[in-house]
Amino acid sequence: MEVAEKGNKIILNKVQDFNLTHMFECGQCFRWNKEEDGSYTGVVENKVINVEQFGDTIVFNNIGSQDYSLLKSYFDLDNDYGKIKKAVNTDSIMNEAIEFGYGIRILNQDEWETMISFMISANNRIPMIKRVIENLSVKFGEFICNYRGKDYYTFPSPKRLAEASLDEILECKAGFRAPRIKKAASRFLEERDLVYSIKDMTYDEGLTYLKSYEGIGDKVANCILLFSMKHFDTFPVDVWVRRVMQELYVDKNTKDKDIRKFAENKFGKYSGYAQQYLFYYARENGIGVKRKK
DNA sequence: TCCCAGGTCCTGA
DNA sequence: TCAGGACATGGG
Repeated sequence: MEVAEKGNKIILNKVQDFNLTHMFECGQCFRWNKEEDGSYTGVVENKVINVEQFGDTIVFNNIGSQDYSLLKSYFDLDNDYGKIKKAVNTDSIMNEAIEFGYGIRILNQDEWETMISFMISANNRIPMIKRVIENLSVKFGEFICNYRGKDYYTFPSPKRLAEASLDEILECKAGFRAPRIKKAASRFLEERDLVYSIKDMTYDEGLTYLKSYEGIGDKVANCILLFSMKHFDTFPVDVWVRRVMQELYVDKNTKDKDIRKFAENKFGKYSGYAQQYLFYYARENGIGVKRKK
């Protein structure tokens, strides 16, 4: 990979295992949106970043060279996905899933934002999750800038959400998750350092801690661990992963926890990557969905 | 109108 | 331990 800078652009050449659609549409993040020209614009920390892809050349717009370390971390650029694919490519099903979502990378997202985002994901659809997060950001985040005619805001701080009234959070269409969000914000304010140290805890310690929040159960906790706390040995089971696993790997009435254990045993320390390839493959192809005639 | 969504929580056996 | 229902919201 080669890195070049040009004004407010950072250009990467010869990038492997990198595809914008795969990365942004595989359900791990909710603040990236496709522009008419096929590029994606999103918010990372307090920066609005636009990304374009031309084959194995990636162009990051609206960002200076001083922020390359942020990109490197967020897009997991130092990780060798060739090695990961080789490790999880255990059978023909995984082979197909990896070929389908060959450009997936697990983004390194902020813990606080990921906690709230996946609390919102409970019993919700991805477009609605994105809408609620956008509403919260417009209402409680800090204005960053206008980019291509659209205003962008940071993800709300825990302080701002803790101070918000329940009605204000409800106005963002959070529904029954609103009180959970407010409570989580208040608690996070007190335990911020602890949360940011979960990446250094054992998986079990992290899981137990996260599940002690109201609104964080097994699935959401595992997503938070995987997407923001560098615990890649977990295999979150949601409706899509349940379907693809029950269709292709395990008995139809296997429980989520047992599916997770089965997969974690099968894929080991790369379970999280395997889960993302399967999730994207299942959702995009409607695996296990009953078709109407 | 009914069903369901990257679930979680509560209740009653 | 575990099945079953409630929970806001909105799209199909």
